[in-house]
Amino acid sequence: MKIATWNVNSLRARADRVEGWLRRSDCDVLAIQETKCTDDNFPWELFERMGYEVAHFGMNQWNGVAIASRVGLEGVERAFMGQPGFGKAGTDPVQECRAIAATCGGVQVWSLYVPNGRALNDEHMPYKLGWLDSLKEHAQGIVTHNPDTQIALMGDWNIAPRDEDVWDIDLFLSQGYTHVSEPERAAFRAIEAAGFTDVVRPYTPGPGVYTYWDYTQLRFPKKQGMRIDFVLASPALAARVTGASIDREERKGKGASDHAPVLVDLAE
DNA sequence: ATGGTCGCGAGGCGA
Repeated sequence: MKIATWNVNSLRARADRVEGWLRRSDCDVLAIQETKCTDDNFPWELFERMGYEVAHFGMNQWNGVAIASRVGLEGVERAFMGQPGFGKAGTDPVQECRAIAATCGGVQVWSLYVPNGRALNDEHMPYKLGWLDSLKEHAQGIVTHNPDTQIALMGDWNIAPRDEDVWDIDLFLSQGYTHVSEPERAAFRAIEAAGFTDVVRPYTPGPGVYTYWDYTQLRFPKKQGMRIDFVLASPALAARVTGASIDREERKGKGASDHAPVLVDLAE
């Protein structure tokens, strides 16, 4: 079985790309982020045509997450327990479409689009950190209750956990950029400490290995990227992993998403 | 070529 995660940066703009990728990737389960659409204009027929069931959580042109599967799609959950919404100080929080889960082929798959903190002193930063803490609590609760549960927390985490995960750490730190700050990294480490492992890194060692390249400044041809898309596996799932890869080819050419698909191979 | 992006949705925001 093969599972993957991909921030497509608009599913409608990327429909042909996604269909072509599904055709040649031999992927059984795909977690999608940034569909940027509603259920009304979601390309349902694309997945039907390709033989995938699909569940979507999207309400407007922002965010939006989906899971496509050809090995079953059961128990769909939209948002996780305790998932905070965003609201500026003094206003009511609004739930955003950033998490969807389903059980596919015996694996509880989560498609996650972690909030972008925007800036270290922006109101979105505590939102991001609280969001990650709630996710940790929820995921930890599942594996504590049943250690045999196979869980894949996968998506765009908007965090570069280690210095080598950005193309110029000195620039990021000196400019006070997000994604590399200690609180963000601590939130990521807390999820690892809860029992979830980055199962891709052992098969895609760095430095210089990334999953995202900004559209501006010719970042991709200059190999100036960031590693911010991850598959974090519970112990029972991690034990099944036999390989992983980052499909850097998919970032090439006209009409590419700014993120590459990340794939994980599972035994049997 | 000494600059250089997309997508959404119709001006500016978000990444």
